[in-house]
Amino acid sequence: MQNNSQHDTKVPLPAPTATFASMTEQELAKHFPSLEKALVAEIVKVADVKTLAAGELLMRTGQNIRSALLVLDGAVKIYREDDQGGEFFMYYIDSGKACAISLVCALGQETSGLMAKAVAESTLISIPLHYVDEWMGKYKSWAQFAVSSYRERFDELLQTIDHIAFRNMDERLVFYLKRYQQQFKTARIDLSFTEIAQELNSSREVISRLMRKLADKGVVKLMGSHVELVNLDQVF
Amino acid sequence: MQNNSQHDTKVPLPAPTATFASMTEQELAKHFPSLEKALVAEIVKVADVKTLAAGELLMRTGQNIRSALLVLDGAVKIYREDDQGGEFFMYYIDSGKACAISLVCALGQETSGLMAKAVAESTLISIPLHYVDEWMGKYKSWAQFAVSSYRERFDELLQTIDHIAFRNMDERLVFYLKRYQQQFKTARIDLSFTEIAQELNSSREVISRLMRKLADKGVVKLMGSHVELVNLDQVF
DNA sequence: GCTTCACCGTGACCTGTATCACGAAAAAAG
DNA sequence: CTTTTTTCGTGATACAGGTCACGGTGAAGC
Repeated sequence: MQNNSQHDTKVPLPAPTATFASMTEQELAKHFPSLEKALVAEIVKVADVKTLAAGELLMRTGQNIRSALLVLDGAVKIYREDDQGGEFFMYYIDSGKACAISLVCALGQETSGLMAKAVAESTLISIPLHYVDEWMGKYKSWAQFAVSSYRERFDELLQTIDHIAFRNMDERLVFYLKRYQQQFKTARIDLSFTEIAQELNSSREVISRLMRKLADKGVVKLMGSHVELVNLDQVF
Repeated sequence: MQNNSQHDTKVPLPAPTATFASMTEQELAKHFPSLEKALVAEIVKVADVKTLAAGELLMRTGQNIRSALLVLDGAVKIYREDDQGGEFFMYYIDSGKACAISLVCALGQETSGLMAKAVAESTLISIPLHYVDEWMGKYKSWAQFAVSSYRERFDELLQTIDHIAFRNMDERLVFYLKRYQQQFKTARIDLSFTEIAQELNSSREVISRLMRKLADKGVVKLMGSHVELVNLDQVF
């Protein structure tokens, strides 16, 4: 295997191996500066901390949601899966952000149509449903946090829609690489073409050809074992 | 012109011609039964009522949002537009529902990336931004209403994504017709193929061919001046 | 009546992309 | 080192769907 330190763990069933730890108020406040002090204290009191290994699945389509999840550290990838196993990347949630679906499912106890997988080792805060609801009225900073989480996810979904509706594979690939670069703050892509193809619901061959076109234009460098991003902004 | 009583009004600039009226608490409570009495009273006090003609545009990409919008009567179509003028239908908002973006933009005063257009004569309730915020803490039924609005829109977006990502035009067309049927409670489609093609970001010719295939299977009847839906569920 | 205009139908064609079938190369496992 | 696995590159091919060109129809306006 050439690369992909993180995305290859194929977890067949709901990932069970979360470990629990504790957390301090300072730590929390650092990652979620917008939350008021009293709320932070309460979170520390009632929330669980879970640590996930890279590649671990933490939510799957149709699963019931029992708690709201905030990402303390690491990053989680949100994607869709169709009946034939085709994947479709939507967006990342990283430190200081929350899973909007879990926030909103809270009241209704509904199931989600999404998959979530840790893309790096990650620390999550799990908050029992009824607090999510209760805090909406009690803490203004919580309500604002929830609403702005929602808005951010919604916007990202909209962008995703724009791309699949209006753009071709080449543009979508560049967009995907840009997001990856932003997310992981690196110019080095350690994913196989096969994996990229999956995330874009395309095929390895297509990605291969497009990558070569990008390399010809000097946008990326194909290093065999990985891809080096040179200047993504020079196209589109 | 053959049909389309409602979708043809090409409004070149932000539609200005909203009329104002008043509303009663009973009326409001009928359309929004989940809202508590005190809240209904307050809405009546502070909200404007706007009436839109069919085809009138009420929000365009990039526009700032000044108030939250609830649909009292009629229906509003939410869609995306790309730079080349390609449209892309996302979902309808009808009586008793709210525009989630406007609810969530409230706090941040941000702009939206969406277009909204009345598809029938519609009555909207316009609520000044700061109440949206204030009521989140004050009225539990409001917070729940906002959150569930959000969730519903989110789910609809997800469905839309599924379709453009994983399905072909034929399935998407059927899905579009189904939504239309549900929305307008009619088995008669009064849209030109050109219009349908626009909403699906496709082309008239393709819709024409697919429609004939559907007619061959007995799913629809092409009546020349309109399309009759016979049994959409018999496919897919 | 004729003209115009919006819509529909259809065949020809092109393009993007998915798929198949290879073989080469590199990495991991033995 | 040898074998196995994984990845990559690439040509051939297939298909969905977008585009073009054209002609037909029915309604509205003159």
